Amino acid sequence: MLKNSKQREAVLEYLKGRTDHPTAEQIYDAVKKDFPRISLGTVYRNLSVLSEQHLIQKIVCENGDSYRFDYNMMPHSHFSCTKCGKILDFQAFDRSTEVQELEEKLHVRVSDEKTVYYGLCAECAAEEK
Amino acid sequence: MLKNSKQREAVLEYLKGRTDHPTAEQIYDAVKKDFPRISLGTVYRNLSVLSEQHLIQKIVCENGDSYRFDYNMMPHSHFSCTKCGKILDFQAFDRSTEVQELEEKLHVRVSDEKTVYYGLCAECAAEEK
DNA sequence: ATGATTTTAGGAATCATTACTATATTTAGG
DNA sequence: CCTAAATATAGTAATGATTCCTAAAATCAT
Repeated sequence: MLKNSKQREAVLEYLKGRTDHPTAEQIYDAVKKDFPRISLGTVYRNLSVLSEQHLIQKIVCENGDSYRFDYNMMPHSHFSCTKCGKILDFQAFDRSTEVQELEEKLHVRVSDEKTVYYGLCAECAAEEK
Repeated sequence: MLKNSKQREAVLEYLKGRTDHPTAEQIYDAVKKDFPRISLGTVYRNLSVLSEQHLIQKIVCENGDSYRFDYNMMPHSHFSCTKCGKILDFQAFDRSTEVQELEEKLHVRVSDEKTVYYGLCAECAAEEK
């Protein structure tokens, strides 16, 4: 049974106000302003709990070695800049036909899908001359 | 300038014979049979070099905390079983229209794409009764 | 062959995440 | 409103995948 916790609320509230998919460390630093004694472990545990509750999602990318967290649970995909590490949201096409084909061909049951595009964001592309 | 190395060759050859996307550790254990003194660092370095050369690719998933490596460089997607960790290849639909839309909408330049589906593989789904 | 360059083995270092534990907070039921 | 059982927390230690470092070995252009 899940009990209330101000810390968990603060983590969720912080994520709610962001679209830049912060890391656990960034969330920790931010929440510390209101909860100076909060520990990084608490942040991690709450991020896990919130993920299990499907209130947030964990994003994994190839560049950078930290998980990123996303309050946006609407189906969407991500673009990850290989230069600056920025992650952007993107509305991908419907995958249901693809899922159906995958399930039939490999006899699997699909419950989730994650697409990540890699490349240069507008700013970094401009810098490249 | 890249010099030849038996160790790098062995890593590549091992990967060539597999479709199960082994981890660096698994590759290390396998290659050790022919090169008993090879070090894990050497395996990691060569996996990086081979990735940079686009001879293999690095795969990242949410379950399990290790990278997986794939000799198959043909465009394809992956299915990752959330129970046993198995990764299967899958021929996804063409993404070029989606890429074009993404590039126009976000003003980015896309160079790579990775789709991972999550769920239960045939065996694990059967076990679930 | 030889010298410059790259690679290696082995081990130490890094760093994100998880585990542990004693204390504090939450909450259901009387 | 109490109280006791359950859950959460802070702080710190442990883990584990990956990277870094260095002296010695292998490769290769000339």
